[in-house]
This record gives sequence, C-alpha cells and structure tokens, in this order.
Amino acid sequence: MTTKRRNNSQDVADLARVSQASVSRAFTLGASISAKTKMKILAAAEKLDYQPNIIARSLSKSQSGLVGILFANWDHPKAAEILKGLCEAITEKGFKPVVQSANTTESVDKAFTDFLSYQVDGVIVFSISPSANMSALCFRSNIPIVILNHSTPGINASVVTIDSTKVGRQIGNAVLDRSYKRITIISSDAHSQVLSGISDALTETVSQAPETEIISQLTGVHGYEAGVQTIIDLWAEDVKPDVIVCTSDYTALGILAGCRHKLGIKVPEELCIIGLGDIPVSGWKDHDLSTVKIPHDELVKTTVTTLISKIETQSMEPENIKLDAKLILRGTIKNL
Amino acid sequence: MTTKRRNNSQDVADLARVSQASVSRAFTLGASISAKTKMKILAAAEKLDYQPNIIARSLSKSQSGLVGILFANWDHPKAAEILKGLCEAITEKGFKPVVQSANTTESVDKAFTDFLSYQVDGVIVFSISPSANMSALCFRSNIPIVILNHSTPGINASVVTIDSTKVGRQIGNAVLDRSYKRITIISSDAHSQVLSGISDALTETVSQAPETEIISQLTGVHGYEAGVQTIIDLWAEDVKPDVIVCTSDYTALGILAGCRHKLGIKVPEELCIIGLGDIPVSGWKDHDLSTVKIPHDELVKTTVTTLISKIETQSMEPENIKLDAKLILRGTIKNL
DNA sequence: AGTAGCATTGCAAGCGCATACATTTTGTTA
DNA sequence: TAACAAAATGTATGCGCTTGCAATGCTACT
Repeated sequence: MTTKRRNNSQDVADLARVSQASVSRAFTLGASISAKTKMKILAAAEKLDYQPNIIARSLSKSQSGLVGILFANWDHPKAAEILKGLCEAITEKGFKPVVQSANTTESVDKAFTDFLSYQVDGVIVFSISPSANMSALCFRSNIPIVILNHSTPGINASVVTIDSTKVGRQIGNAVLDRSYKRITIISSDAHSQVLSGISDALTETVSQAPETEIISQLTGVHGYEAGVQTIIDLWAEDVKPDVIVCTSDYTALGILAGCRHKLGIKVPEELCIIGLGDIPVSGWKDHDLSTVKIPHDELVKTTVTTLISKIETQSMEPENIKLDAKLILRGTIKNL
Repeated sequence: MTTKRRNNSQDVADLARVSQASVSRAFTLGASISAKTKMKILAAAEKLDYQPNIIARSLSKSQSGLVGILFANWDHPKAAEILKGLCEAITEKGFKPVVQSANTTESVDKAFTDFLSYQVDGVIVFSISPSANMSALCFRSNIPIVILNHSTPGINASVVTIDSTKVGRQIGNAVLDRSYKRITIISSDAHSQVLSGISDALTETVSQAPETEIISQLTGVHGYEAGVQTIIDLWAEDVKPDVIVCTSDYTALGILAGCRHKLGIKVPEELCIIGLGDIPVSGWKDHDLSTVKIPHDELVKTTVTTLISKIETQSMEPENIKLDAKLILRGTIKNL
C-alpha cells in the first residue's frame, strides 16, 4: 500500500476554484476574505479531510506554537495534577505542550537543546533550574523561561513559587502559641528554596520566644519508610524534639506511623508533626496530619499566564512571583 | 530591542565557506560528508549557537517526529509515573511527546484534530478511546494509534492492557481456596474493559464451587470517601458480602477504613477486601491491603515500542497485546 | 457615467531544510 | 600517469504555508 499524500491547501484551492492564498486566508482568523468564498473553501476542505499543516505554518511565521515543559520532579505528590494543569492551560492559550523529563544537569541541557531545535516559543521548568549556559542561550534567542517551584539565583528566568517566608512565620507562630519548645526540621532536598525560606522565617520567629529553639535539621530524608526510620533513629539517639516540621507529607506520615506503631510517642501531646503539601491521604481520619496546603492550581495558572504574556509581548524581563500557602491545623498539633 | 533572527544553515555555511547543503549533511547522520568539512562546519555552528531547525526539517521530510499523547485519566493513581514513562520512552526513540488532556468526546476529537494539524507521526491514548470518526481519519492518514489501558471494539487501533481474564481467575481461586462465599464487585467505571474481564472470569471461576456467588455489583464508586460511604450503606441495607473486590485501591482503602473505624467489621475474618493497582499507601502497615499489582512500566514500554515500530514500518495493522498482572495477598485476606 | 475608496483576490517570494542530480575531488588500479 | 570508480560537494528545487504587493471587483457618491 502506497502512502497517500495528505491533502494540502493547493488541493483545496483546486477543488474550490480559488487561489491557494485564499485557502490560507480562510483558515486565518481575521484575514481579509469574503464570507461566501470562505464557506466554499471550508466545504471543500471538509470534503478532503484537510487540516492546515501547522508545521508549515510555523516555518513561515517562524513561531512554532510549541511550549516546552521540562519536568524534573515526577515524584512530587501532585505531579500529575500539576502537569495536567500546565498542559491544559497551555492548550487553552492556543499553544501545545512538548514534555521532556530531565533531572541531571546533562539531561536538562540536552532537553533545552532539543527545545531550541523544535523552536519552542517558551519554556516552563518544574522543580529544577536550567544551567546558566542554557538560560543565557534562551535569553539570546528570545525564548522566555518560567520556573515553577524552584529558584536559583543568577538565572535569566522568571520564577513562580509559594511565599515560603510567610509559611515559615505561620508555622513558627502556631508552634509558639502552643508552647512547644524544641523544633527539628526534616527535608528531602537540602537546596530547596522553599526549605530555606521556611527555615529562615521559622528560625527568626521562634528566636523571639525564650527557651524555644531549632535543635536540629536533617536533610536528604524523603518518603514514608525514611520517615519511619528517622523518628526511630532520633529517639534512639535521644534527640527528642517536640515539634517536627517536614517538607514532605509522605515523610511526615512515616514519622507519624513510627510514633504510633513503633515508639508509642503521643501525638500531638509529646510531639507535634507538621507536613508540607496536604496530599489527600493526610486528610484521612487515620492520619489527620497538620500540613501546609499549597495552591498548586493557582501556581500553575500563574506560571502559564506569565509565560504566555512574555511570549506575546516579547518580554525577557525576569519576574519573581510569590503566592500564599495556607497552614492547615489537624490532629498532629495541640488544640489551643 | 529588535528580535534577532536565529542563525540558520546558510549562516553556518557562509562562515564555514561551504554550501548550505553541506551544513545539512553535517547534521544528518550517515550523510555523505568528509570528516574534515564536518569538523569545520560543526565548529562554525558552535560559534553561531546554531541548532538545526526541526520545524523546517519536518516540513521537508514530511514527518514531524512528534508523537501525540492523549491523556484522559489524570486521577489514575499512577498517572505521573505512566506519563513520565511514556515521555521518556518516546524521547528515547528520538521522538518528542506532545501532551493533550481530554476526557469528553468533543475534546478528544478536538485533540485529535490538533494532532493531525501538527502532523504527529503517531498517537498514544491513555484510558479512553478515540471516536470511530477520528480513528478512521487517522487510518486514512496513515497515523498509527496505540491505546493504553482501555479498549473499545471497532476502533482501528492497537490496544495494550493487562490480561484481566487472568486476574479475574486468580482472584476467584484465591477467594475459593479460603472458603469465602458471597462476593461484591465495586467499580468506578461501568464500561471498563478491565472490569468486565475480571468480572467475567471471576464469575466463571467461582460458579464452579457450590454455594459461592457474586451477590452484587456496584459501579460509579470511586475514591476513599465513596468507599467509606459504600460499606456503610451496604451494611445498613443488610447486604453483607464476605468478599469485596474493588477496581481501585483508593476505594478499597475507604471500605477498609469504614470497616475498622465505623462498623467494627473484622477484616479479613468477616470480610475480605481486594483492591486494584497496588498504590504505595496500600503496602503501608496501617492498611496492608491485598491488591493487584499492575506492570505499569512494562505496559508503558510496550505501548511505545509498539507505536514506534508501527511508525517506522508504516504498518496500520491493529494489535491486541495483553500483559500479566499479579495478585498480591496481604492482611485483608485470610491466610491459608 | 465616472471615479475615489475599500474589500477581495491572485501572484510570487520566502521560511530553513533535505535531497535528487550535476559537478568536482579524491583514491585506486593498471 | 592515465583512466575510471567512488566519495565529496555544489546547485537547484520543493515541502505547505503566510504575506507584501499588485490587480481586480464592488460600493457609493458626484
């Protein structure tokens, strides 16, 4: 079976007895064409299964309508929701998302090179930062970048994150109000912008109250099992905080399980546990974990809106956008 | 600031003092070009930040290197993992994934139309089926489709799923071996291929044992909360199975929670609960849910391999591929 | 009727690359 | 060293579309 060529605008033009340019105009919003010929052309197109070839359009307009999404953190509990939101918002705006997975420096660079090749009109990066090289290259090529949920200084890109300073203060105040004294912070990623924001603001807030302090800070702990092990280790080492703040709900849930099933630590009387993310499981009665609700939907929409507006205005001006997150108090912190 | 044009192959040719065709050859694997000039050209390209324009290449080769992914079921517990797998496998094969979200008939048709416009070389559909119209159109246009995790008869597309018949038999045998008698099946999607496969094989298997039967089948139940409510309702109506098979782990976990915290039903003595999917939470000590482990990774890889091979061989022959899933027995079913 | 003014349409030149074909260079062999 | 095959390079065309410009058709007004 021989591959039959897809019909093109010339085929439609021939059938409709007009010029190829008119066919193009019939499919271009706001082009100068009479209603009558447009009808005629659309009918012919219908008959021929014709769809404008976007690749050709892209070439001649020298803009592809493609937005690159560089997705690093697939383990994020809301990964699917976030990616869905990004894809839908991008489509909504009349662009198409091209998704690349990458988490090492080399693979990120490779992904960016590919994006450049595909002439993407803009790039969204989730939970990682491009190399200085690549961001500079994009800058030279006038391709705007918006980074969601991550931040590295000195990169030519806009950034959308939660206001981690505010979160840190909220947690600090909640903890102080309930007279907890010794805080441990447990995080997965040592270099997370969110972590350092929370950590700094928390430190500052609690330092204002006597006898309150951050007694330790652990990094590189992520996941349920790691959480269980961590709390066991802490108690074994006799490092006993009365507040544990985790930058991941999964880890927090592991700690909670360790307290309940292994160590018999009373939560929230002896130990207050606070997570980050508010994954559905955290709200279940079995766990009832205090946590921070992150406005993912809003973050995502803001990210896309910001990028598209930069694409359309040809602006390469970096912006730094921070949205508010909300502390949710559940069973793992004392009632007031 | 005026937008500067990206450098093209002519620019590189000029700098390297060769013809544009040679530049093209330097970037085409296996093209006829001497090592010396290739070096010269690559150096010039480097200097000019040159990357071949894939859009132009696509146009001239009339194949885009794009694979459309139509993703319907973002609530699937493994959505992120699956999409990641698809994207990485596609990239691995030298293609790029374009992701569209769609779950209504119209939006699916729209997405396909867009894919056609973007001249995708093939389409992967997750958890939904394209309309007969669209699949026919793709067939006419020689664009292969592979559907993952769903199946609708009469569609011109290949299908990759788990072997639900085998799963049904496994569950049936496990239940019979432990002398459970009255089974209820609870599913979210009434038209799921997986459901009907399991349901049929389960029915057939248990019908061979006296006094064993499927006493009821509920559809449209999905999620933790719905699970809790469902078990409460069942007991209120005095419809009391001793086995509940769920086509979703979340629902099964809800039922389990309902048994434990609301009704005091003893699991697994009075009631056996079996889920589907083996999400991480199910393995946690708190829940320890019996479930079916689905080989997502293998499903995903098979899907991509199948599609790419069809693209490369220009084959439009539909295939029907079934992979084995594994029943995992945990605390919610009696020990033998 | 004549004509200015505008809406439509056609014409033709690219967009950046791949590639068939023609031409030149290189390598091989007698 | 001549003669010829093979490899390397250049030339020119086309992929399907958009769009500036020119040509045409139409309306309204004097």
